[in-house]
Amino acid sequence: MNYSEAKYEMIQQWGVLGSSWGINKTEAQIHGLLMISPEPLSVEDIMEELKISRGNVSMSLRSLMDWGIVHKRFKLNERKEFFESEKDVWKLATKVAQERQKRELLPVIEMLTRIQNIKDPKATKEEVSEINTMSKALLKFANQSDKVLSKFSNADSSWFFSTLVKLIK
Amino acid sequence: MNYSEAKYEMIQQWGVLGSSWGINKTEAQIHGLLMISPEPLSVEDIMEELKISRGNVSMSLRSLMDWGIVHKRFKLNERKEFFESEKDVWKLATKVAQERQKRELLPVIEMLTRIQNIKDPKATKEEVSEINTMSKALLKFANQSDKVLSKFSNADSSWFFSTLVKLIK
DNA sequence: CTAAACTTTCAGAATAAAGTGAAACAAATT
DNA sequence: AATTTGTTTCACTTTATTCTGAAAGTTTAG
Repeated sequence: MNYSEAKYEMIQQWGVLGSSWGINKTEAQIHGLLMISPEPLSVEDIMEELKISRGNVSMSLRSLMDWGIVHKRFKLNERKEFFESEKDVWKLATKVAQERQKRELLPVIEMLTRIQNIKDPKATKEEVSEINTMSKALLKFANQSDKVLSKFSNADSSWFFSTLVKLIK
Repeated sequence: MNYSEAKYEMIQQWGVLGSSWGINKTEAQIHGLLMISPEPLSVEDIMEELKISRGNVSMSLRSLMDWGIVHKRFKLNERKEFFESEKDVWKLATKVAQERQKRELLPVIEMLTRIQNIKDPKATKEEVSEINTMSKALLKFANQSDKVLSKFSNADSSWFFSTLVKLIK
């Protein structure tokens, strides 16, 4: 396998992975491209490499910057803006985890908290009992997950990996 | 907040969560509905409750059964089929983790393995070096994640929570 | 200040995903 | 074996998401 085949594979698969993670395909591909690029790339570079429009590249870069995994960079004596990906895999993972925690876990915890301990004479005993039992169990699980994620996000990789080694033995 | 408001909230929020996890909204809502239902429900029950078509309910139930989190159930002296959700939150979480590991992590590991150690005289030294460094780092991380997930999937909840307590202290 | 070079935005077009409903299929009952 | 009851499929419609490209906005240099 030569370099351009490998590059193509990487970008494509990253796109597929992104899709199943709710990140759109093009965004994920741009991220994949930046990740393996030795130099920061300009909007033009990305347009050309992935054959997508200026508007799309611009929007996607903005979104990747919102995720905190792509950064603007200026080169000396160049007006143009360049973009580079976070390359530390640990930092990438924690950034993504942090964002997902914020966007997905917190709203669920908020909802589950709101519906704790329903009492309603109009509903059957079974219905009330079931929703209370489930929402309590789910909330407990969500809170545990939240704590683990917070710990994960703030930890450094060496701590985490040494813990993992113990955990998975 | 009364019972039907809570039920509505739960189903809606579960739908939103599903979407951002790549599970379609309706599927997630059906799962949410089954999760808080004290009795297994029939296709008709679900159609009526969520105002969706027979075809859609049927397809969605099939997919949820593929995930392993919804099961068919027969009631005595009833020809009709009923469906119920797995209600053990721990089992739910491990099933989902298992499926995602299989659908998402394994293909990425496969790809990263294939592109290890690219050599190509036509590409620049920097390009080759960068893709090799990144793919190696990503593969290491993916393999670690795979191990953790396997451990997680096969563990029982009591082991996991006692480990967590230590981990997050 | 004006022009040139570059960047961003956004309305509408294109594409993809989800949902419908009627027809085909299957099973059980008489 | 015919009818009734229930289930599944799939071509088509609807809805949602993504992408384009031209216009507006910025910045820098002369």
